[in-house]
Amino acid sequence: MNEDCVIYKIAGFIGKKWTIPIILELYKKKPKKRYSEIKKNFSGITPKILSMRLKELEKNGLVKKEMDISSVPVKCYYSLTERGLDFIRVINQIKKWGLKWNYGRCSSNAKSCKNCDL
Amino acid sequence: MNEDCVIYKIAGFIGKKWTIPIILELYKKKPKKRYSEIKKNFSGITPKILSMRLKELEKNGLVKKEMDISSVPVKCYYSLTERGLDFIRVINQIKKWGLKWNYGRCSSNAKSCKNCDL
DNA sequence: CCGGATCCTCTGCGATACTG
DNA sequence: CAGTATCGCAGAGGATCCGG
Repeated sequence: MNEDCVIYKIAGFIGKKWTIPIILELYKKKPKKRYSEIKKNFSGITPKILSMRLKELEKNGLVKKEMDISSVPVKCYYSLTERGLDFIRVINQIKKWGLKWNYGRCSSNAKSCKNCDL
Repeated sequence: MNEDCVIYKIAGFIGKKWTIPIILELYKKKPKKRYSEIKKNFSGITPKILSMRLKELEKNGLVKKEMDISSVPVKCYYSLTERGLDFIRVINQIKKWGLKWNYGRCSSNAKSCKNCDL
């Protein structure tokens, strides 16, 4: 198996817990969100995991971090890059496949499903 | 986070090691492959993991298992279902995104990359 | 307020040996 | 041949405390 393979690498980070919810959270409504805003929109995520995922996504070029040092405390804003926005299309493809084959289900109540609410 | 969510569930099994290579292995050339055929085409996979993955894929309806009891020893054939074949399209979408944004690279030598050799 | 650092648990994966 | 059983490790993820 080739570790450098595109597909393998992408599949690797997609599968990590919270990655997709975070991407979609940054896609919805406000384009820029602060760390605490993201955090409060997820029940159960720990600061460490959120930090890790944001860092991974930043490293992979899907998320951009901007800091506002003018104020105290420093405010950190996270948003999707162009690359990250384009990834939404991929997520939609996955979703379409899932719905087509009745794999799992989309929550009937959109508000309760942060993933499917595209 | 909604555990039943389509996207989350799919992302969950995509990300598991060997899942995608196995799907693609069953896609290439011979449509039906025996357990040992799959195994020998991957260096490094253990029988336990291969069993687990095949069972997961079967449970998710992407892979179909057929047994030939007429002969001894029993021969087990694995192949993609219609649903599984349709999933190849999703994998291709992921690949396209990756190549478009130069995320990782496709192995220059196709023989060494079981993933990208679509 | 935004995280970093630590500690701990749990499971995914691998190696090896064994069985119907 | 087609798996299962057992063991062990490393890394992911969670809980909690700490610092700029």
